Amino acid sequence: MPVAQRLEHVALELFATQGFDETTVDELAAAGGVGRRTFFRYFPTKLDVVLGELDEGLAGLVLALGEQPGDDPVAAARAAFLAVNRYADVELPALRRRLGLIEDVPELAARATVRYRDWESALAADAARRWDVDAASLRAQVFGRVVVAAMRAVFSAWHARPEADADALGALVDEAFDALARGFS
Amino acid sequence: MPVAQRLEHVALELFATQGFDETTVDELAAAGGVGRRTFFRYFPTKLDVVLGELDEGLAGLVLALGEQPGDDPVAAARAAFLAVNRYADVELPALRRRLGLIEDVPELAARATVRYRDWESALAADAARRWDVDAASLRAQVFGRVVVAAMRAVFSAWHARPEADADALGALVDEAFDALARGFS
DNA sequence: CTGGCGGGTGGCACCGAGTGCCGCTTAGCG
DNA sequence: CGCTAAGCGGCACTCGGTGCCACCCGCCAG
Repeated sequence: MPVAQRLEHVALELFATQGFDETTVDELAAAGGVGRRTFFRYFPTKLDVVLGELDEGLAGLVLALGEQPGDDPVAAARAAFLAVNRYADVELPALRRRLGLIEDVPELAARATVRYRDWESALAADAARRWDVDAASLRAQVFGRVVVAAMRAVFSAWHARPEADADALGALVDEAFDALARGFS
Repeated sequence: MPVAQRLEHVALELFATQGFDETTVDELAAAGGVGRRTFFRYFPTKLDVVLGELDEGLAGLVLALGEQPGDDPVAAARAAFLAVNRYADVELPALRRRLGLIEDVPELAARATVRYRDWESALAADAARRWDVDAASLRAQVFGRVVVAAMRAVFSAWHARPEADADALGALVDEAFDALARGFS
């Protein structure tokens, strides 16, 4: 088992039992059988142990967006998100733990939103392309941010339903995109 | 001039000239003529010197939302935001400086989004009331987050236009809410 | 076999944010 | 005049994060 993965696993364990703030980096490093200094070589921040793979999806999202045809950004974004968020049943418990931590450790929530900035930009750029407008235009910018916000709501809602499975996640994604497509009035 | 206000003023000055990260709390305290310990009695965090009054608007927003009639949450939110964000010309430069800092100091952006959680909740609750659905329903939750996301895009866009005035801000708000009302497809 | 080379490691010292504790001043009041 | 209470701020401490450097170990050249 590679060091990074071991550290990540051990860390989520400790966070779950002791709480995030109550667990120091020294403990994490010790539990992972590595020096404190080495810990920071694998994760720039204590926060990033939790968020680590969440944004590995960015590359995937950009790729998936690129593959979508048509001139409707909503449809493209919907398809891309559905494609990217295909989780195997085995992965769901870990996903739940992560979401739980992000949800109720404010610092983590904050850090997560910073990570999402790239997603917002990517979505805005894609929408601008399909609409044939400037990527800096308000409409494109609003679109990018709004889609990410909706996805955060989806994950939050999914996490709140204790026994929702992967299909439920897809259904929520669809529902959210329906709202974005049709508007709220 | 009260201590808090003086500290805030001096801090924005120093942040503008030296940068946020390059300015230590000791400098802020010294520049404000108080002890380091006292600084932390007025602001829980260095970050909060910048964000301070940004979320004083929450109470105002909730109030304004309450005053809006009708069963369309978009219209209500639009009116509430327009009512809350009435800035006098004198306030604009300070607003610009704040927005600039929030925009390009990631830590500040992160902290700001945490503050916005309450706004999201308030908007979701209001929408749920007008639609007569559960406040925890996906539609209401998505609405709350999406509106705040759109407003962030508006402020960002406004900040990006160097000579936009208070009226321009209102116009951007309208444009964003139009998009939310009609949908993106 | 030996001596150099390079990457991963981790100890050490340091910085800055944030906190608890406590002694000091000062204003208000009996 | 003395007592009290509140604001102030120094001091010491914790913890996250960083720069520096010595060390270990596998590798290759001589």
